[in-house]
Amino acid sequence: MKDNSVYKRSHNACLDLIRSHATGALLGSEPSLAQFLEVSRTTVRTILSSLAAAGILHVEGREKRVLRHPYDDEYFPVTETESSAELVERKFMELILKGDLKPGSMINTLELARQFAVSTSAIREYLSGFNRFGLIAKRPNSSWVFQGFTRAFALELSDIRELFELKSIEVFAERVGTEQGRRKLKELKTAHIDLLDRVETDYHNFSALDESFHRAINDASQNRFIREFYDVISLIFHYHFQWNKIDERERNEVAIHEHLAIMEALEVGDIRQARKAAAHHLESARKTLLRSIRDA
Amino acid sequence: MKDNSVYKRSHNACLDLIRSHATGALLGSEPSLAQFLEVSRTTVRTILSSLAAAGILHVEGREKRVLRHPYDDEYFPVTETESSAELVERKFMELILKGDLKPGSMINTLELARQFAVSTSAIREYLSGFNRFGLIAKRPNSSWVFQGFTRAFALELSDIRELFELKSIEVFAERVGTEQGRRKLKELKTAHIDLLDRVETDYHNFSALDESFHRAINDASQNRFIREFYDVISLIFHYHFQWNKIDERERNEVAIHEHLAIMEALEVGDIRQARKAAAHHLESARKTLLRSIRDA
DNA sequence: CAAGTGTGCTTTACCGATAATAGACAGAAA
DNA sequence: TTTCTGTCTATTATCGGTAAAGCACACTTG
Repeated sequence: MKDNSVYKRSHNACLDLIRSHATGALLGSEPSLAQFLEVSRTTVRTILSSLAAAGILHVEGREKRVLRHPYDDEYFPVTETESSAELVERKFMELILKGDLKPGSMINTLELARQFAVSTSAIREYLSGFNRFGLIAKRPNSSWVFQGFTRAFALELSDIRELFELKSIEVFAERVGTEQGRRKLKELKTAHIDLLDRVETDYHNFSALDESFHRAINDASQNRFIREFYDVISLIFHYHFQWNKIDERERNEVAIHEHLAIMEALEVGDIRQARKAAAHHLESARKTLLRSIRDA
Repeated sequence: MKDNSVYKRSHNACLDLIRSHATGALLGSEPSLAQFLEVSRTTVRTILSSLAAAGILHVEGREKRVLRHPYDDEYFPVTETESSAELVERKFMELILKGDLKPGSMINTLELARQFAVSTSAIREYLSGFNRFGLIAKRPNSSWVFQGFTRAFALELSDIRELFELKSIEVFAERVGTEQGRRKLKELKTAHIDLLDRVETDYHNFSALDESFHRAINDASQNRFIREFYDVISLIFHYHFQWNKIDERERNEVAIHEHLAIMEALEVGDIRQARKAAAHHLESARKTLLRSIRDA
């Protein structure tokens, strides 16, 4: 059966929304709330009923009036807002990156299902999707094999990344000629300069900025395979650096400067220099990834 | 529940094996049969029992003697040797390539399950794996959307293919320096020349040869992402050209010559020429794919 | 008449169960 | 001592069912 994590997550988001309203204010229509919360009207209506029952909203006809702000204990705990699939992803990545799973070892779906407290179907489905990350392989009618977060993996991943991103940056460079492209570049550059000012304290925010910078470049390629591949990169970096915090501040500061070098070259239309700066940055990224890998 | 298609397929393969033996001959051990048939010993033992019961083999202790050759009607029909997953793949590709599924239309898993006579789980799992082919997209908690086998798709696919294959051919060229590489090249070249001789009648055999040629090149890259991507290419071409037979003989003959041009350049170690020939061949492949797409 | 709501019907996400298949281990044969 | 077989256990592939969530359509309301 399906759990109601979608409802619980949206319920929490809706409580946040209510807190941003004054008591007595009115919420928008059901369709507008549905769009805001990114769920169906059915879910919105379920939430509205429960909020009305809790005395947080007065709901009658089109009127959805805020009666009071919610208490903290009226939020659902975060653990309940996670869908089965999300839980599996999180736990599985932890398993890999904490090194509990040794390269070459078999993955037992039944065992994982027990360990994660989900059904084997959930595990099975996750693994078949995770397959594209190149870290596991399947033998028919038998189990999955974890191939290891190895040096070889990091090299192969980096090779493709460089191939794709150097191609993408060419297209991105052309885009800078357009009004939209120039605006995007300016926006990214400003964000970088801002972060650089507060780098001493906010260096951990770089992760999100890094993602949007590279995502912008890769998206310019207009190629679904390149964009999809960046999902792989993104997931690997996201989880990997949650478990490897060494030198985080220095690494991030260096990366910000490298990003800025790329953007400055793009700004003045020096494509040769942009290529060079991008290649240099990707080379650093490769080294960073390799350095954090245990096996030799 | 699981069907016994593995058993049936292996049973058929085993009948073939028996036909290649004289009456009175002995089959190998269970482990050796298991390895040959690529299944577990459990399945081998099931097959042996049934063949003994049918009077085809005499099985006693280590002796597995052929009593008679099987009749044609002792083979399981091919439809029963297909696993649920394979059936779904085949039917789904037909659906796409026959054009029954319009670009932008939603894919109803329940409806497909009924249509293909499998469970929704089978469909669900197939679609989530098929996702990597870039032809469908999913909106959370809602249905998959078919994005269409469009001109854009063909272009994006071809772009990546060229990027990867031109990179791979560099590595392949180095490999030709080794004994193993030279042998592989020679083997492929001979197969091409052979097929060229009988091209008038056997042109449809090119498909398999094409696959092994490109697979050999891509495998040389030693990069799991490149190799995996060739699965996408392979599937697309495999099914696509099953439904588009126009000009097949001419296309294939031209392609054989293009392959030979690449191999001849590699043989004499002219990497520049090999690159050029490969680029030219990939360009033809791109044009062929584009020409066969309906929409403008 | 455009947008919102009420309602009922679809469809998805996920679970638990079961037959097929794989795998492990002890003892037998070569 | 190596390889094979007999037997038992573990694991996978797949199904069918159920609550949650999405969706469509008629009916209101401004």
